[in-house]
Amino acid sequence: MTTDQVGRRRRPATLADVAATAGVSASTASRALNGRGELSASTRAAVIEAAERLGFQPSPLARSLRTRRTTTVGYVVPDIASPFYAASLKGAQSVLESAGYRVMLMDSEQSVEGEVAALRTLVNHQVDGLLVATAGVGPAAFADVVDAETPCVFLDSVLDGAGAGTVTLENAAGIEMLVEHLRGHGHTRIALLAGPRQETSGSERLDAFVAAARPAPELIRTGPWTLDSGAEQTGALLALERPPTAIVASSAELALGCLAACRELGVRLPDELALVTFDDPYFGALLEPSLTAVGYDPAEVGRAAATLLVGAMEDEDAPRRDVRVPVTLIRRRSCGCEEER
Amino acid sequence: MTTDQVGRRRRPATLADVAATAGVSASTASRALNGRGELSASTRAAVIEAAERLGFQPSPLARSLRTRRTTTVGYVVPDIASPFYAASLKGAQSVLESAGYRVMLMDSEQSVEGEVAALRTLVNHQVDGLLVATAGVGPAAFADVVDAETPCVFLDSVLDGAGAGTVTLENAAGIEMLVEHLRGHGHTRIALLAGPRQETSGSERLDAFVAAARPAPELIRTGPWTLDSGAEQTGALLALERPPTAIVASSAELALGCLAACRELGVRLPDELALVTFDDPYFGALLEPSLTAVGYDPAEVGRAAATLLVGAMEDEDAPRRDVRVPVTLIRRRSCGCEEER
DNA sequence: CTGTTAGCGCCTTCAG
DNA sequence: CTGAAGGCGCTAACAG
Repeated sequence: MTTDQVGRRRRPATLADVAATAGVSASTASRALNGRGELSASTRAAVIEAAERLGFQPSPLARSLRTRRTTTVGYVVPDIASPFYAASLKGAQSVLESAGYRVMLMDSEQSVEGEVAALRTLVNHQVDGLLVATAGVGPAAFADVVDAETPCVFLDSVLDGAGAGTVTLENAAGIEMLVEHLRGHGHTRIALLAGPRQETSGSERLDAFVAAARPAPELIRTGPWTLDSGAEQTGALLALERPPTAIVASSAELALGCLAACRELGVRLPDELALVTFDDPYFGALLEPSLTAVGYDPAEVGRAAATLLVGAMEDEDAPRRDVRVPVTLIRRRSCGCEEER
Repeated sequence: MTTDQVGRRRRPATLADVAATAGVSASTASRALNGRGELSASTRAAVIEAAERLGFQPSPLARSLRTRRTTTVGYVVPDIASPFYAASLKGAQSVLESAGYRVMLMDSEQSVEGEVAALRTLVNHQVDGLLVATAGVGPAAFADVVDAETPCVFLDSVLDGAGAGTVTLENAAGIEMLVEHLRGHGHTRIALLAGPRQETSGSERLDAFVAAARPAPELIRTGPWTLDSGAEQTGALLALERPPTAIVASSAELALGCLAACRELGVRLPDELALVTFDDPYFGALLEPSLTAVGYDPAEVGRAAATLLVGAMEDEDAPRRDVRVPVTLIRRRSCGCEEER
């Protein structure tokens, strides 16, 4: 397949070239190639043959300019280096590609300005749809930048009632599993390393924790999703007059920070402190102690979001849908369990 | 800034609109906005004001169609979910964006066909340049798909003499440090968990190891860059009649596999077996034992590659350059050292 | 069933 | 210093 009989064509073949060699008009060639309209089998065959022989590839630029469709969707994430977003991107890519769309990725660098800039660029490029893991842009600013008729699916973090749908994790169920499990180990004084309240996963996990654990106020520590923050908050928790006997981390990063702090302070897990976390990092089994966590398939988040988006793009008035991706509890040693298998 | 006086403009303002409101011709408006040609300060000001008032954003599509430049570069990676590629993407993004380019990401899914498809799409979209971490496409196939005048920089894995430059890590120096360090601990029977020979990092690390350690042939085990492979090869090494006393892993994944295997087999690190690795995963300090590794800044790989590419795109005949990104040794406990700080 | 015409939005000669 | 004309490559009306 890689051996074309091309002598290094400088200017790639154009539709006009194809039409000429096939001996038909440009419009006929276009029709044949796009399977539009009725036309005789013989001319169609001739055109297709000519196109193949010339290695014709229609210019997406010209086509998009004419049709006002780009078959491209924009994907905005706060940080592509985060394993979660990287994995969900892959999931989204796979379904979008099989549906004939390309992906244009933009990293908002965790800032609202970055996000607005990204959205602006994408809209300017006339993407047919948007996949957004928002870094916190407000509904007003969003509506200001994104035309109302551009379908948009939010993932991970939701922007109130906007968009053609949302995909989030079963945050509440996950936190409940974690708290429940710690209860089973006899813990009653359980603390939470919480993420930012502005983000859906932050607030949902926090709320679920409050509902499930009914904690004393000082046992809730909020901060960004970083290892450093996790370490710092853990330190504060441990310095309490009555420190917790168990900690629930709202994310893997936070749990890692907790781990680091405990190591630093000489606190032995799980004997002196139990730890469980939302998010199961792929190396969770190799940590010391191995991490009991709530896991899920991040790629599934991307797939679900892309599926929703494709639906919205193909069908003008597809119903708005909100999808939850399921989570499961993975018991390991940091909670006090014996290692499985 | 977010409060435009727009009443939900359906059709975005066009250059013609701007020209009309400014009371000049389209060509003049174009000149004013692009700072091309000589023209009176007053008209220029009028045009700019009109453009701002209408919130004019030139259509990249139309512009590209006309100018044959897209200010877009394609980025092809084997797997964007890999932390290394994700981080280098971020590095590349940052310099490309400040140079006025956008990035179009394609994931080759580790396969040559995927890579060829990705390159074809990118070329078809008339990207101005290419950043490629090849999954193994041959020079012939590459030349077949990518026009010779499209600047291309290879990173991580190099394609013989092709392209406008390459960016790789100091593979040899890194491996030498690792071997040297193990020697310092008294090891003489050192094994290597090697990556695929076809890839530059695989072969360079292998060659450096052979040169530095002069190992018995059975101490070299080749396989893909996966955790599973690392575990499997470690098992084989440990089953040897005369097993190694130390292992050098060619990548973090392989080291993690080694760790998993040792845990499985009840081999205690670093007492019964020392382990060091190329690649310093961000959680390296939290593993048990913490991992002695050769680290580097993956974002720097992306930055360097992007810088090279921008140079090649701006300057027709920029000299071909090959950049090496430096690496450093991070001593932790898996080699037998006491933890630092 | 097929050809002709007319742009999509922009930039770049070529005239004035 | 400015305007008019033409066309990048493609598709969608409109005729035949």
